[in-house]
Amino acid sequence: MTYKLPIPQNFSFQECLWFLDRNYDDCLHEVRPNAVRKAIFIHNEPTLIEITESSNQLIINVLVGNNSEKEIIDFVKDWFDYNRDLSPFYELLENDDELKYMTSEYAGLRLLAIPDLFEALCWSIIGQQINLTFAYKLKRRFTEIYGTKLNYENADYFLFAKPEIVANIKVEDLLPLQFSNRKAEYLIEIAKQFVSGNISKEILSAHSTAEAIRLLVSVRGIGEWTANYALMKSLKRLECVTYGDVGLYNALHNLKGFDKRPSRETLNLFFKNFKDWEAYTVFYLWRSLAVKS
DNA sequence: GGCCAGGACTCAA
DNA sequence: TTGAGTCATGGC
Repeated sequence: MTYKLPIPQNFSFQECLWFLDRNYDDCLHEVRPNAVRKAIFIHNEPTLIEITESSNQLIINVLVGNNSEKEIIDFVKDWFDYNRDLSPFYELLENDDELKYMTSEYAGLRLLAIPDLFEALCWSIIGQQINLTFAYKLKRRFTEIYGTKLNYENADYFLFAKPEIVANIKVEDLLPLQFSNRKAEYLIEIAKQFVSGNISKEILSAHSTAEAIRLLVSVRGIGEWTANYALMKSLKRLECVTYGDVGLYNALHNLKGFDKRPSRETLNLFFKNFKDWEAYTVFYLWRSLAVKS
């Protein structure tokens, strides 16, 4: 089955593809020349889709699994932030001497989402205070054991583990995968919060961003950075700023000459110029850290 | 070998 | 409420 979407204004499939790759080994999607494959649950059925670009259209091929058109289209739109009109953001960028280059250099880059909130939270915890190369390794080891596997043409594709599975893991089980005690504890605790129904995407969606952050931070292992990251990547709360983010600080240091650890005041003053587009600004600043090879 | 990595927790003052 | 110490391990 094949579905098609017209490519909108300020949308670059290639830029998105490049960000999805960034020379990291992400086990939850596979970037190929002019294409990306990803396994997702559609009506709870593992489904493999492949997205390519052709004559100003996104082509979505369902390789294995459930063909439900609406769910698949909705997922792709959510993943690529397809429905967003970026022109207001680009106007803000144009007003910033050091960042205006981004409107052409990164033109059409979309905030690539992590639609699954549980995955977004786990991923941010896995990535806490370690380098990204190692973080992707941890995610792969974890997913290959506790996630769902889908086989297509002799290749394996993985879906992230479900909370019901993770809630029953023991800390000792994760130590051989080189998780620290704390990371293991945090992941299992968050899974339990999902299983018990204390946290879900639906619940957070019903809260303001400030309230959602408060709720998330009350869980052990979720700090301000993680809460903002998850809300930005999963719920598309564009006013979120990943305070404390080393990557963000490095980018601002490089481009704006800010301190390596800028004060909150400095940050807020900067982000005031990007009101309602803070998360996009963070995302583009992350983009600036990666060197195109 | 030393410092850093897309942090969070703990505990003292 | 703020600051220093701790956690843990790979990458460069």
